[in-house]
Amino acid sequence: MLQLNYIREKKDEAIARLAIKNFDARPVLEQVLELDNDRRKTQNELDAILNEANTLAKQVGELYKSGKKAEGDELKNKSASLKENSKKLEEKLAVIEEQQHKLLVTVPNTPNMQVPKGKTPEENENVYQEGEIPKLYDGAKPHWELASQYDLIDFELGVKLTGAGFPVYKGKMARLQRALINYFLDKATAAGYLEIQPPIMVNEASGYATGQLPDKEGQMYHSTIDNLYLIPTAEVPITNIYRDVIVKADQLPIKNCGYTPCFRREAGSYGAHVRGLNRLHQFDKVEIVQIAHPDKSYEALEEMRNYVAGLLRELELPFRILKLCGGDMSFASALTYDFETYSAAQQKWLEVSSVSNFETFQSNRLKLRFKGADGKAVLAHTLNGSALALPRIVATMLENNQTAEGIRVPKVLVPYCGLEIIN
RNA sequence: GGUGAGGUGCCUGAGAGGCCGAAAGGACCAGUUUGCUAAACUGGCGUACGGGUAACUGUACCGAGGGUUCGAAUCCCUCCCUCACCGCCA
Repeated sequence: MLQLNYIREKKDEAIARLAIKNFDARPVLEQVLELDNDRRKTQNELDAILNEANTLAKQVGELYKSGKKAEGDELKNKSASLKENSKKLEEKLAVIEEQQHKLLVTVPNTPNMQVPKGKTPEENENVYQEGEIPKLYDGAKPHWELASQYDLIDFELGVKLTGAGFPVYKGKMARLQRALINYFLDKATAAGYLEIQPPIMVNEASGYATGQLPDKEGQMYHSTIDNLYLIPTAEVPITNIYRDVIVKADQLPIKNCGYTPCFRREAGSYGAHVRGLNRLHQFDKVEIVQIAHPDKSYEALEEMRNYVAGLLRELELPFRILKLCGGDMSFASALTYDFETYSAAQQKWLEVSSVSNFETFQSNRLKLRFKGADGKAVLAHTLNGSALALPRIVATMLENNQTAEGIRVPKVLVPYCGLEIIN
């Protein structure tokens, strides 16, 4: 959610930035400001009346105390009409605030000015590419065929147990998954991220603070009996650690990481293009989160970008980094880098990570602040990124590393799983 | 699931209709002093939204929402949550 002060002080800048996301902000923001004038006027009136009522109540008390009952009673009558008025104004104020809030939550985050214009994923800016796209031998297969050939992943069994999108990993594959998780966590810890094992169900307040609720309600699994939600990403519980928190400035940047399973209903996205591991209802992911000083958040973003690039390099996967264009960015992001690995067998790029700076968009809802130099509470910047999500890493790895003899395990993972080849 | 207790500022914790934005202690910040892996003393120290160039000032907030009252942290109602014990249990 954008800050009111920002809209008030820099309306034109906000409009210009939002135009990059192809969002015509002028009408909404002007309406917000109009309501804001109304809100201030109403609050002024209300405050004046309440002030009078408070003064009156004090006088009544003193009169009673000194035995002047008649005079006290007289003042009492006066306060009745004040009360009526204040009630009306309170209601009016509540309505205005609600309208304003409703408008504000429809406005996406203002993208950073360096975000490229554009509407479709094709207009994302390819900012970096690394690694060699492997030439596969004749008869190379997509990962879902490899998975059944070596009995690694059983999609049908998952259907039996739960439903489509809940694969069962078996034997060496289960071990490889475990290895990846440990490898990612070890790397993150070494890079200064504090490992967190959060709950994988969250309450409504948490869902609201990171923006999954109320809009994206249908994308989360919901345990209605307890009113808890299965998390779509560790970002939700980990970021919510800092909900309603004022941290000390010298604690910044705060760096947390966590492994969790992630659950996404992905309603309405069934189809041929989501075969195999490409899109699942349950998957594993290690997430990195940073809470940064506003002056340092873009440095932090670059650091995270380099960090993720390092992981892919060590895993020997060809990858590219895209700076998302305005039209392809998420609602909450100010700048996003997507990482894609190239799957030689599917002959396409697969998104494996998304690293974003949210600036104050999340912290405004979270009320996540730090004490500035002047002792005032200032909203911190939040950032997060996948480091990494497993399924598409596994898919690319299986496909790119396949040989006639089996699937080669990247060197860095050998100590983690004790396997050099899967066959 | 049963029974009981309780939710107050960064933390501990008092307050039981007006003198309460809230005692006291701790933590924290600034200063003084003695000195040195620290102590003592003095002062400061909540958040949000308004008004004012500013000093300053108004209003709201003691889990949330209603109500009673001239006046509510304090009384009443509803909801949420936490803790303890018992039951069940990885």
